[in-house]
Amino acid sequence: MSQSDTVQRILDAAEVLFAQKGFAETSLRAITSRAGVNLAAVNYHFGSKEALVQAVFERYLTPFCQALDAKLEELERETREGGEVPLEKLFTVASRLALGSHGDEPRRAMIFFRLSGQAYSQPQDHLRAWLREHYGPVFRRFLGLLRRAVPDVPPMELFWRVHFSLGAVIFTLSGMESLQAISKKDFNQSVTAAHITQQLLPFVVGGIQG
Amino acid sequence: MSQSDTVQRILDAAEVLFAQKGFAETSLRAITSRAGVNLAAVNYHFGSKEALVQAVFERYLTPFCQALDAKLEELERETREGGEVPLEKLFTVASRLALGSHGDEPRRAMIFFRLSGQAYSQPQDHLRAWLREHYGPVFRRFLGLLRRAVPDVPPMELFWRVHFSLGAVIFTLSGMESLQAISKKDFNQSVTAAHITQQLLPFVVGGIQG
DNA sequence: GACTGTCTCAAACGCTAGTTTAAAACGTCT
DNA sequence: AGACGTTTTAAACTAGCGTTTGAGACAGTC
Repeated sequence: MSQSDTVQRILDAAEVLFAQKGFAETSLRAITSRAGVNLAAVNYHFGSKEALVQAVFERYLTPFCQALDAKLEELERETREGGEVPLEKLFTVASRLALGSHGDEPRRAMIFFRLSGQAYSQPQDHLRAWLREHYGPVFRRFLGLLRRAVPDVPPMELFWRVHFSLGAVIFTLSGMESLQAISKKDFNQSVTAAHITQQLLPFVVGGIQG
Repeated sequence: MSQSDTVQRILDAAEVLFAQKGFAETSLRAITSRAGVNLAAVNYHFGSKEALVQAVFERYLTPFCQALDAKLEELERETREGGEVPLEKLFTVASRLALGSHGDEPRRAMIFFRLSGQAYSQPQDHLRAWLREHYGPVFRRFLGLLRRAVPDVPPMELFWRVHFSLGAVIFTLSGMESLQAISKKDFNQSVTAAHITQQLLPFVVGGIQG
């Protein structure tokens, strides 16, 4: 078993368990047991549990942010040559990247959104600061394009509406398992992440425009 | 010190600390210390920490649900005599009750929304089931009135959009302290709960209508 | 084949958690 | 005043946590 193997197995296990039970409620023993590695491996490879939490986010966030940033830059270039980026397109791009920029099934995206929700609702200050540091620039770039897409919405209101949208997305995808159960019972229809984002798009667009 | 006094002090302290740090991260020792009561008091009066969590929700939820249910029934009666309840009115009523049905400052409402967010993003299954049991009927009543307010939106899509709205509300009010900091820095303007709900209304209405 | 650095492992450490206990204090009623 | 049910108290208990340790296993190098 090579080093990277152990590291990856820990990250895989931690990702799932953190999303399932939260950070505080997930013990290192549960993680290492699921990963099939020794308990001490986490502290050896990551230094601490806190650092492991950060590493889980980093592994997911870095490729997503890079992909989104590149795509947004491309859109900016197109816009500079005249024309505008419609609201729908902006959100379609972002959601497609969030769901598909990792090669594997969109299940990982769901896990990550659940993680994001926990990161926001829990008081992991170090994590929140770290996230803002990484989210920050690409988020601002997104906001800039958005502003041009809906020039009639005042910046202040737009700022809030973007956060409302973020809340709708994270909250919904966070509680998807339970919502799936309700939806199946009430409407006899199962739900996929792709299906939800499809439903989300008109809601977010309508909400942003006010 | 009478019994109810100790119970109330524990509930007060738990409410604040749970909202601040989450359920798992808040120890009984922190709660009882803040409440100025003995450590064993929680297990004596509530039985367990889990039961305490439930009691905190119950104390807030029961008056709110009763008030909302009564108000919705009143609106239903009016509707039956002809006329319709506009979308804005429904959400205005709900938000006003959530913020003000407890006599004291809306700070408690914020605390409760933070609690709700944690309840949803954390895997307190017992809590989630209990919440659905209490939220359920009044939620369905609300949904019924909503359906008549926007008859052109298919029930399935309406169901999802209501959850999106719920997400926007809970997520935003959950992370208000941090959002306040950003908003203050970027727009040099402080934020109150009332101010946020005022911003929320057009977003939710626009989103529901799609 | 010993040496060296990287990694694994079982065991233990110190600590904090929720809960339990048994005695003390309190209030109330006869 | 004394007896009784209720509540408070300090202390202990068990369990689980994150972390550390030191010995061992496994490479690659000379």
